[in-house]
Amino acid sequence: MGRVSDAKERLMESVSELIWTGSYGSTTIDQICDKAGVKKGSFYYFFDSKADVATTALEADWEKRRMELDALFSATVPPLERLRRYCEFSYRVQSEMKARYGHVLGCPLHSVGSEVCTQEDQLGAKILGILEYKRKYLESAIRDAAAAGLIEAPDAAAKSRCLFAYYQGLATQARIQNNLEILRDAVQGTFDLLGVREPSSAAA
Amino acid sequence: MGRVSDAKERLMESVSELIWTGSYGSTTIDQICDKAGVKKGSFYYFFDSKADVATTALEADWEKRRMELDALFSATVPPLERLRRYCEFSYRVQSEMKARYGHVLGCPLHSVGSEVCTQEDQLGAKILGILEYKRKYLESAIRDAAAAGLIEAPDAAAKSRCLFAYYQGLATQARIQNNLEILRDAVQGTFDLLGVREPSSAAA
DNA sequence: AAAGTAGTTGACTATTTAGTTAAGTAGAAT
DNA sequence: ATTCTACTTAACTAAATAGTCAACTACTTT
Repeated sequence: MGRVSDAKERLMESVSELIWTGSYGSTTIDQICDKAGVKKGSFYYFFDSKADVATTALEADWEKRRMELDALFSATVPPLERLRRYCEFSYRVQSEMKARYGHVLGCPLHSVGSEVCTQEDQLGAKILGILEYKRKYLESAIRDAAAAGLIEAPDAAAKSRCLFAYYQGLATQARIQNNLEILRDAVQGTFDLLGVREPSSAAA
Repeated sequence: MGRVSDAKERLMESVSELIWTGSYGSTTIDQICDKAGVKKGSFYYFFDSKADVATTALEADWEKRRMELDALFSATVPPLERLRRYCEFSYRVQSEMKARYGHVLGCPLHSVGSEVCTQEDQLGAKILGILEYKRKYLESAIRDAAAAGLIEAPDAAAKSRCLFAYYQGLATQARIQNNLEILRDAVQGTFDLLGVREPSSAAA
């Protein structure tokens, strides 16, 4: 079996961080290697290209985050409460990033997706798939909320696309403006967008 | 006065197109020069760097588009009608891009803004400024709509930020998915988000 | 027509970057 | 213990890229 190593994981962590704090295009393989403390020969032992390592890393990050989202969007939680918790969770994550890197970083799926979608087909497709998974959480929360009579939403899929666009816009704006406060509007915006009857109280 | 030239303008057009169809990071000075039919020496005669030409080009593009937006958001047009026209205008622009380049391109301010905001301070600041101008159109339309009793919006600025995030998200998603149909939801989404009373009829 | 100015050119340097390779090393399996 | 395999390394090539410069050209002004 030969010797074992966590170099592959270190490379994936490095590329995630570099892409998130900077951009895909400005991240070089040399940078990735340096940050991971790995020589370039080893990089090419594990990966074919920058697109390859980025794709693999995004997929791995998603698998890690998936559990958290499953918990946040648990069917045992009242549907509107799920959305509220998701907004608060996102705020917390972004706060941490701002504290650690001095900058609000938004969602890497959106920034990288928008950056590479006209050029890196495989990476773009991977991102598209993950984003679609994330939208599903919203869709089922919305459907449950409608079933509970909390909102009017005959087309939950359409509403979820709308809400998803709003979230994406918020995250990107927070990144561009480097301003956490923008994310403070998320809960209110969600409820407005869904036409929740009693806008002040949280959920039912 | 020496000889005159439109090389500077050609360079600005080239960088705009390359950044929009691809990305800021993947665009090189050599590419910009080739597309403009200008030698690199001339490039550096007019500009200091890629960031410089990009900043100048975005500013120029904005000045061109400004007039169109002024007309769309004319105070003589009923406020909700302004928003509807803006959505339809955006759809038309994106259709053209898709026809010309084979890809929905979204809004360069958002994609480039998100890409460079952690690295290129000056370019980031310029983008931020232009985005803020664009938001103002929404804010005043919302304020006018509220004054006319068409919607409930005690805080027009907050509502405009919300709507702006939604638009930005739509544009970015349309780009990532290369799907024009996403933009078809814009009018309905706008009216839902603003809580327009009669959702079917256009405006008043 | 002379002179000055705005813009052009190609050839150049230096650096960064992606990607390769052959030889070596550490740990696991037998 | 040795053999096999997974991984590492340094040194390398080739290409791409940013940026410079001195000589040149075309236009305008006087």
